Amino acid sequence: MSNKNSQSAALKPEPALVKQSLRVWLKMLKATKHVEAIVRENLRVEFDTTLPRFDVMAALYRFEDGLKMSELSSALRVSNGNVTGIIERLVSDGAVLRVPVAGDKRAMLVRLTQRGRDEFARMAAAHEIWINEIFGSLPSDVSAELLATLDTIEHAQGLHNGEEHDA
Amino acid sequence: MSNKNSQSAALKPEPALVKQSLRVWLKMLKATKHVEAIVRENLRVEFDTTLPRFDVMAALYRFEDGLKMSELSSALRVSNGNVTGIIERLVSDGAVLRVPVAGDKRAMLVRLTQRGRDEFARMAAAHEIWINEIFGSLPSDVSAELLATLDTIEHAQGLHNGEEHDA
DNA sequence: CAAAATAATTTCAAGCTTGAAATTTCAAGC
DNA sequence: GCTTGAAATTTCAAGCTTGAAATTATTTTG
Repeated sequence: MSNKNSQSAALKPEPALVKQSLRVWLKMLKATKHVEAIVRENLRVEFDTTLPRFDVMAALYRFEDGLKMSELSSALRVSNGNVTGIIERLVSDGAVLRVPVAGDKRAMLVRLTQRGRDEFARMAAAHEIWINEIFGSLPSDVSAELLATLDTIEHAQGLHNGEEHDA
Repeated sequence: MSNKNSQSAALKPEPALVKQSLRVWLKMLKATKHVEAIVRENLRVEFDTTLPRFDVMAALYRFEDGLKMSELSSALRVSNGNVTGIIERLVSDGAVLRVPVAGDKRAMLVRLTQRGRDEFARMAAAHEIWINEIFGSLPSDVSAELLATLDTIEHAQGLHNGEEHDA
């Protein structure tokens, strides 16, 4: 199994470093949950919506021509059935439209209605402000290093079977 | 409202910096979800359990004398009703015990059974290894800087009402 | 072309999560 | 001793999430 990192299970890493890894991970989790909670709360109070809905709308906003359900679920990295439910609610709220795909009766194209686009544009503007209130005070060299470190983490291994990556 | 940061909504921040904030946040979210997914999957495959159960057990492991439901939910920063359900399942699995609190018929003390402690000890050991496989390759100065940056983020404001902090 | 494999989606059961409402118990104040 | 308010917990409805099974449509292949 993968052994290319300087610390892998087989190499008996320093206990102190293991503890440091754990500390970093727990802090990262805590900080992320903190920000997420703020975003959720703000979305709820100011727009009466949820983070999953926001995420779906963000993806559809970006792909103006719409996405198939399967594309949507793989873009968001959530399960198929999950997307079905969220889209169902967005459709009944009039924010999303389902369009059959010409030539494939199985597939469905999903896209924002004009109302959905307008709604998302307002939410996205507010969202940028919230995020900037939290991250905006980081000096740009610090945030650059953070970005780089997160990138390393995102591409680190860890699954005990095989694991796939995206581009 | 708070205006002590170099970037707040009222100050019309540089668009480029706003975008950078957003980039950092999205990357942070993605990296965290990546690690979380690995932990979830490993917990599921190797121990047939879930992350919320693991989190509850971790808290109870640390407080050997047990915690009240309210203490548990505030330690984990999740809602009361949430903890009720998870504890219910852990009790029926024999990992957790509910003990009435002497002198207060409302409160319940919750603590791990011996079996729960043993089970958690095994899971925690594996968990440390998984985390180390991901974070262990970060040079210690990088992880120190990461820790510090995350700390800054965790204490940044962002809620549009008042917001509370812990020690 | 029929059969078998593959693909796109939905359905389903189980569990997680929240905020709000309901319950039960405790603590003061009168 | 009541009554009122606060505290600890559970219940509840709604929504999110997953992995697996089921459904329907397409494609491949014998």
